[in-house]
Amino acid sequence: MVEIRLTDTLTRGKVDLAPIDPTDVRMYLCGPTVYDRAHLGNARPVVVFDVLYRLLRYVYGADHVSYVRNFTDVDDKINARAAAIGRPIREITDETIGWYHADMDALGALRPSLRGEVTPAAEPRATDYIAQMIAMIQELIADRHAYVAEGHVLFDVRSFPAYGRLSGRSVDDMIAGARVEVAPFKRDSMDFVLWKPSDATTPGWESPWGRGRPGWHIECSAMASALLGDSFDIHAGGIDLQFPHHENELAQSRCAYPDADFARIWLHNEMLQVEGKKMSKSLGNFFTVRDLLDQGVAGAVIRYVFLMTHYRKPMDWTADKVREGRRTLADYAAQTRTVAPADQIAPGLIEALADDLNTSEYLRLLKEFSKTGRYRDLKAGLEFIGLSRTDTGSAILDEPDMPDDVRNARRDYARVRAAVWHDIAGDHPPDPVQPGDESVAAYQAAICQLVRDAARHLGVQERVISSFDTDSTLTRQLALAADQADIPGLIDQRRRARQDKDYALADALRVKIAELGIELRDTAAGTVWRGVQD
RNA sequence: GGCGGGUUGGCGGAGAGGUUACGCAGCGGAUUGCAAAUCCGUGUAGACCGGUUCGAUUCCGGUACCCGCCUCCA
Repeated sequence: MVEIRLTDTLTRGKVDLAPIDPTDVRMYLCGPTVYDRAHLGNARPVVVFDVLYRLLRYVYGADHVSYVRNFTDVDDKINARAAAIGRPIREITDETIGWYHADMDALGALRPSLRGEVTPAAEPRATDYIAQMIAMIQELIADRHAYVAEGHVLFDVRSFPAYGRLSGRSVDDMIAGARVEVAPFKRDSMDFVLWKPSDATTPGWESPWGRGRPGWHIECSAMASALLGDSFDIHAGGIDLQFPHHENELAQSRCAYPDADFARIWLHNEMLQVEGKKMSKSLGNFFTVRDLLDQGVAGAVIRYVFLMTHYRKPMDWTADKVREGRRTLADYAAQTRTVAPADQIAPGLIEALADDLNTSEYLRLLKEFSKTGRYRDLKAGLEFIGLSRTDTGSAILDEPDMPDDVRNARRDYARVRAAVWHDIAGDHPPDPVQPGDESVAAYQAAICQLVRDAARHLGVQERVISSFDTDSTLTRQLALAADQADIPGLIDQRRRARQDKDYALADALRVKIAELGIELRDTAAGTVWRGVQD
């Protein structure tokens, strides 16, 4: 059995993972508040802890791992959004959840599951757990860890002596440094809201304290306990959530279930920066995952860039890294295209991940496999960590929430693009089909256009090109194009010239072929050609 | 103001109290008619100042700068 070591925020050191129940290893990750597209910073924990999820599934078996990631779908930001754009809350949250799935799928993140079963239950919505939250709050009040004041229910931080331990703060220090105005009904300025009243225009649920809605922190506590039990193995999230969110979760849950641990191990990933600066709207370096995908940065490249840096170090997003990731993955794709993955994942790879998710070491090993010709190990390693590509080079970009026939058309488009245009992983032209206007016909037209462009590139006569239409098969059109340009004939001519040592002619032919957008390589197995990008 | 993270060679980025990290780029060479690819070789890096030590980039203290949380844009 592989020993997994992780850095636990609570004890501030590396600990061995010793699952409470090895037949059901349980992990919770705080998910998004659903009111807008996920930005790049939101994606880092998802990718990082997806790697841990994959490791756990490998070590304990996929059916022996439960991974829960919630959706916060009740929140004042959502309310504000709904009011601002005049749309129903449920519509906004549903739409945002769809986006989130599409974007995280594109990054190769596996869907959460309960004992290996991918189910909506593994991605709970806060609004489906209001009853559990109310029950938990009642428990806290009964045990004098919470009190009611002016329609609010507040958690009494002084009732939990360990409050502040997770984030390394003392209540007294925080009060001394506090700059916030304290609501008059709080007993202690650090007390936080478990339940707050709603007015007629705000979403609310009936409760013993009147119509109201939950505070943010109680949501995660209630959902984690309901789905993973009062004690579970791992609680993960961004370091920005360490305080107050996780501190408060921990306090509530420990007080509500005094005999349980809540999470045994707390994991936190460090923050993302962009070109050395904090990502913010005011600096103009704020962008979403979807923005990057639309710009042609493949999900696999984004994932690769994330994994270059250890999860507990601040990570800088730069154009240079994107270039490096793109090139590396392109090399790997070429090397692994025709080989089968190794039956067993190389032990060194697992050891690297088991040592506190050393993804940097993992990628170093992949590079070593690539250099030493261990392509089957390379392929298995790429697949294991979610960096493999299908032969279309873009399956990772497929949107799972579109109709099947449209998705197929889109996949065809990607396949054609990869075949006739260029062969560079992670690189694709902007989608010619506008979002919202996606249809089978639109993609067929785009495919036809692509083939025409490619044929023109190969020097095919316009008369022939104009006969291309969306009904012809791609194979026929390409054969026609290749015939017209007679690439094989030119290559053969050049081969004979080289045999005759007529290098002047050979070079002239190379130039002629290059003008058609074709690059030649003389290899041991003969001359091969491929299209090059302008 | 309080708490926490970071600072490694041109760029990216690890581990380890003493031995080459590694990758990319660069440079030199080999090979190839040329080109591409490939192969070999090549870097006295560790923000700054002190301390501990036989020895520190690695431990401790301080300084500077960057970032985060404390203020529900992660």
